[in-house]
Amino acid sequence: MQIQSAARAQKYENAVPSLLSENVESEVKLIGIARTFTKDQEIFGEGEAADFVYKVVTGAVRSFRILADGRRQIGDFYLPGDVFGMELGQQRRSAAEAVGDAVVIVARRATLTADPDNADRLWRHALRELQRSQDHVLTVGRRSATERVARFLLDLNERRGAGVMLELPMSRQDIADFLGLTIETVSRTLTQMQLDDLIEVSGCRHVRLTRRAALAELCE
Amino acid sequence: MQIQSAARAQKYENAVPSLLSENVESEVKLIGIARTFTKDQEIFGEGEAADFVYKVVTGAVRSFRILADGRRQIGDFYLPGDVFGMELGQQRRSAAEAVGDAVVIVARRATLTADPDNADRLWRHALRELQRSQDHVLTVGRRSATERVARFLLDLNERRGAGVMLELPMSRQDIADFLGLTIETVSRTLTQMQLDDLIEVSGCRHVRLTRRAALAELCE
DNA sequence: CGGGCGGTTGAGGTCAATCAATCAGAGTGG
DNA sequence: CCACTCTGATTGATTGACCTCAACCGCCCG
Repeated sequence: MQIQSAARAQKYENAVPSLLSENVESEVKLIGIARTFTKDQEIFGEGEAADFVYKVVTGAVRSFRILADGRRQIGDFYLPGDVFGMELGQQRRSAAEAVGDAVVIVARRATLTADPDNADRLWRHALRELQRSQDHVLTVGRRSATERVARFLLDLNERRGAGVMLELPMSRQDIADFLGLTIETVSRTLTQMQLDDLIEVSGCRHVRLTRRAALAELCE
Repeated sequence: MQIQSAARAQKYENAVPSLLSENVESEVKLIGIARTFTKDQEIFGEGEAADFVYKVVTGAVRSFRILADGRRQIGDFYLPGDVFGMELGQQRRSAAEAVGDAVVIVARRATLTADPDNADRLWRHALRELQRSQDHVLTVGRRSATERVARFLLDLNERRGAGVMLELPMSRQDIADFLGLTIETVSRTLTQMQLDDLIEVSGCRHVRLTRRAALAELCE
């Protein structure tokens, strides 16, 4: 890892609180170094030592695993305020990359777990990630392509706070690898949603959820 | 929940240690009441209060969620030694049922989290569940039916310790709903594996992994 | 022996994948 | 400013893996 090269960066203390502020009490306070990653830059790789924990300040991060033949599954996207990179063991079980340019706070894992107060927050955070992962299993295991895409858009919309306008930080390929689909299927599904007046797409990175309720009905 | 009705049951202290004894240090010590559930009996339902944590003594347990139209996704199976039922919030986000007859230790969640020592173990346990869930996302999102079934058999085989002989506590429907397949596909896949001399099936609940290495190659 | 449940097998259909071509937008250089 | 390229997205045609529907089997139990 190239953490050392971030020595020049300034210090942050919980610079950007999560947008989901109902959960303030379980907010992880990361004290560490801010580091900037460029688009597609590796934050950590599978199998590396898991000595650091991260928190997104700006941009987005994807965690993923790749099979020998190249198939990729994105476990989750992390948005500003999200913590990622906590592991049970000493090794990374998945890799992480910046989706676009991203600023991330880096903290020593040992420092965090030493403070029991922070340890408790990390624990709650792990359970929240578990929830998301379990939701994702249901989505990928039992939902149709349309339902998966609808769910993805609504989830992103909720997490970004915000109104009906939605900016997608990630490519179609990223979305496909997140939802267990192909890029073509994602594309087709989005155009179909446009034809059904569920969304408006402008420039492939901007989606307007014109009929959010109808979209929600698609995936119960 | 029908926990109260278990008052007659005797007390256990960590009656059955996990078979995966490399992780002894993170072993959750549950002190609680042993309760017997019969086949398909509900242990807890979605939306109920999450006041208890459980540990399997004998038998097997499935946790699952069901969509409005009946599609079911099994999140995981819990085998003797496994802890389940820990939640972030106050409500159950999934249901749990006994796969066959099962004995389970029931402990008050509040009691467990009060002891910081136990809290730490629970935390590690949550991360282990997270690992399993993330593995499952990869399996269900990106692997073929054959790869999924192979993975399921090998995983079960590892967890039960044991040699090449494997007893399946769950039905084909359970396996299908776990792997995101249909019962027919699971059945076909198993017979194909038999034809390929990868496994021997006797009586639909007993599988012999005759060529485990070849089976492992199927899913990398 | 018969009935029932769970599992297997078969035939046909469907949804998403694959293969392939085209298109749109962002840079790049002349 | 306009070709040119390159990358990512869209669209179309076809294939294929898995699902659906349906029949059958086999084991268990009365």
